[in-house]
Amino acid sequence: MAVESLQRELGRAVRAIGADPDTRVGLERARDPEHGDWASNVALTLARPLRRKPREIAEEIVARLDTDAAGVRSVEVAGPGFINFRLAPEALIGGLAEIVDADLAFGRSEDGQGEPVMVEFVSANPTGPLHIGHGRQAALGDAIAELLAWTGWKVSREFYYNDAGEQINRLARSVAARRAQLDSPSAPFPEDGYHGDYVSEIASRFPGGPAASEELRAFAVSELRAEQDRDLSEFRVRFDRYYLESSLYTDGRVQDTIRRLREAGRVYEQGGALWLRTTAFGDDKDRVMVRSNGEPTYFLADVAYHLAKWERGFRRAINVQGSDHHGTTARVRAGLQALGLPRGYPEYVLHQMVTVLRGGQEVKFSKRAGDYVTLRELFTEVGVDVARYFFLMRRAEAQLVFDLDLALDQSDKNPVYKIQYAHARMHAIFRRAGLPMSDVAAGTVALLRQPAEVELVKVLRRLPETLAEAAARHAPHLLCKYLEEAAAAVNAWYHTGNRDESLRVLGVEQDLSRARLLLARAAAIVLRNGLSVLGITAPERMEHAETLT
RNA sequence: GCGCCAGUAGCUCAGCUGGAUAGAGCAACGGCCUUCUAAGCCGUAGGUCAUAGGUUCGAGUCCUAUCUGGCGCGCCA
Repeated sequence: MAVESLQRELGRAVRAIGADPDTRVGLERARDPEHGDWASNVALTLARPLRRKPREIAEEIVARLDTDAAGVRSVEVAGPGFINFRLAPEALIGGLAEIVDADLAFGRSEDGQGEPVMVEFVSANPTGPLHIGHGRQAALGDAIAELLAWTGWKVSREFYYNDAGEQINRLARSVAARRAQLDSPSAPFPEDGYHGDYVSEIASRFPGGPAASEELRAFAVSELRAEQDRDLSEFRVRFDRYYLESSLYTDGRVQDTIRRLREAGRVYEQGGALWLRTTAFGDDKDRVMVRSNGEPTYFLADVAYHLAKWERGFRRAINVQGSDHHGTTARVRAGLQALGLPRGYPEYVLHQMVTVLRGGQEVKFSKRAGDYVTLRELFTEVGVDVARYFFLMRRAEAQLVFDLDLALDQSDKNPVYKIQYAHARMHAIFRRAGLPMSDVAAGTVALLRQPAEVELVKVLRRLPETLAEAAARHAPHLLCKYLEEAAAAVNAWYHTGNRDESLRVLGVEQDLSRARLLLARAAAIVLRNGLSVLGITAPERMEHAETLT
């Protein structure tokens, strides 16, 4: 690739002027086209160690560059001492064949080298329908997992079921109370019970009698798990494994974790409880592992669970959780460090809350769940593609405002449709031409000289680096931004044909038409691959409301 | 009180390890339809980057303090 040879050549010139051989030679895409294609600030960073003026250093580096070797058309020193490079047009256009040859694999890389990584997400308690916060987490976790898969990691998606705690007892009491009310309506309902209509629904579906409390509890949990599974499945999120908290107790992992922490000498007794000295690893207070009544804490199970991840061979584990859990991250990591695991294990992606807006007003309630909006209600109204995209288009750490009015808009104002339309337009060209896309695998790309064409090629080639950065930073929103930019470039190119027929793909001289078809195919590949990473469909033809009715 | 996240255009938000005049979408304003689908396109306007200091050749980005919003600080999960 031209950029890598440019980087090497630049490094050679930097050493040639007597700079430290370890100097980091920055080379990045110029933000402003005025500054060429690539720019280096190396002369500025060398100014201090060399005690010389940046521009002088830049001039000297440029004088020693062999630009022919790097496919560079021109070099200039600009501003305070930047070195700007313009690539030869052939070097830019040459990337088109790469996209089409790779096709479904375009954008994939091998950074992960097939190493295993676990992404744990959703992990909702089986006590009610999934809400929009879970939706954000489902979309985020799935996209992060897919980004890692695209960058060469062997990814496992896991859901941790907190099926062992007090909240399950609460659920059981709530359903039992509703069941009793079927026989005598004045029967009491627990103060801390779950109030949503779904509790009554489960109670009325329960086939057993009023006294069967164990069966009722199991029934309620399995009903809610089944409902969550249906929601997630329709939201197009699948897991490789569901890990039950209860299994940590039955298979001895919890007891084993206590034993090992004791052996590590990080444990002490106080007030009849067993404590772990997490403050030794940066926590702000020590934590109870076993209560004075002999019951282990949730925290202990959490440590046991993450130890199990490590011992199952996952040297990387990423937990996607709501930011309301941020208090637990320090103590879980501390517990794991006490057992000899590395400091940053696991990695956390903590996302902020979601609010739903309709007509500028916040929507808070749901018919079934009572006090929150469910994921199902949301994706039923706006569609899975739109819901997933809206959950992903903001950084996880920022609060998310889900604008229903924009989500329901089916024009290009809605970023999801904008990208999908751009993709469908490329297919429309091929339909009009009567050609399958796969028939166009080569062309005289040197004929692509129009500004909109060159610009589009430049954008399309950035997919691999965008995926790599989004994966490294656990940040799917970077891919959303990129796809919107790519769609804008596709639309801009496509519409140049509106004003000037000589710029169209079809109806122009054959070699030129062929080259433009190749560009259209490359555009479709980039948009489709990018959307697939986000779990969003790339339709070849868009149907819209007016024509459906 | 302590901790985590955030504060950038009227609104919703980008801004990569500090780098060249701060970007996008929506809303606003002005143009463009016998189209490879105008469900659109082109253009214009709009910002003391919460505030005050500091580090630096250079700060939206790093440090300190303050203000505002969200979340968390249990022998709950």
